[in-house]
Amino acid sequence: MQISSRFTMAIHMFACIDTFKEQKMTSDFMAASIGTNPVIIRKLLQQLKAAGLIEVARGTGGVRITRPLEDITFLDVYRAVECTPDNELFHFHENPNEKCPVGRNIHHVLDDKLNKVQKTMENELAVITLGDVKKDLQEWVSKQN
Amino acid sequence: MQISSRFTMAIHMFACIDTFKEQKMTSDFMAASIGTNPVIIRKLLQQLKAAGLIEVARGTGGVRITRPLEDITFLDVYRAVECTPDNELFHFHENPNEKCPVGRNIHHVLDDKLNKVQKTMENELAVITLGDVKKDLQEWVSKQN
DNA sequence: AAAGATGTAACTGAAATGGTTACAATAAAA
DNA sequence: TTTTATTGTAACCATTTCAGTTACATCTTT
Repeated sequence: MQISSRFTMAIHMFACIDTFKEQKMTSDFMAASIGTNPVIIRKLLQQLKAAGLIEVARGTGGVRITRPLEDITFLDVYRAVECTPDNELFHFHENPNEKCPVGRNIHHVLDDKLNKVQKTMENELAVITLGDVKKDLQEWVSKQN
Repeated sequence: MQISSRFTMAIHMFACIDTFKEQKMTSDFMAASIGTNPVIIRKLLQQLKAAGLIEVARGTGGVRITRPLEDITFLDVYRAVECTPDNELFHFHENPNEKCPVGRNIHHVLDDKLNKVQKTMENELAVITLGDVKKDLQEWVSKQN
């Protein structure tokens, strides 16, 4: 299965908040930019808030990013919005037969290998920051003027 | 979302085929070891066959692995059984607003970053082989005797 | 109060997952 | 040649997740 579009939507949200920081950022505005429903945005706002990445002004509207963009990694965003059980990337089949020498040991054998793959991916997510997105986005936008 | 358990089931299947290679390996046997239904196994067999990793004897039963285990990587198995659209790990939201400077450029900005993460994960999957699984499995089994 | 937001519950349709039954097709053995 | 064991596959099913939608209570400022 694919990693859900919540992840790219969340990054898009940060890009909006930062790019249009002189104006009040609302769920309606972001929904229009992303091409989805404002309620989807509000749910994502809640997840990002729960992760401590943003603050949301209730009633009045508006979003504040709590850290410099360079200090928010893709992994931070990924963890905030992608909620896999036990943070496990791989879903292990749950009923291997304990009476079979293979079934009894397959978990031991695979666990560290799969964890290593997941760790590698997370490390890669951790070196990319929203600052990189901001920088590249500015380049693309200036190219269009 | 998680990577489906088809992946760990498929690796478990290879481990069975190799471990019990003196006997004829059937979908019933593997289903019992994995703790699932024989039809699930047969569907996986078809996927692994389509990927050229095994040959299945129709009618009589029995599976032959077409290459040395050291030459079959986790990436081979992953690609065989995990069928994401366009082989894309990340699902990008599909309707960013072209009239918005962020919506118009977010794809450009994110695509290579996400591809890099995916590539990193695939490279890691590619360095682990079924030979590694065989070796570690034998260690665990011998420890239990 | 009125206006404009967020927060959230409740629901929907679509897709994927993992499982199950049933049965035709096949190959080998009796 | 019949029987037996097996694969190949279609047709379902329940559950879960995803993304979207409506509706409305709540909150803050005007």
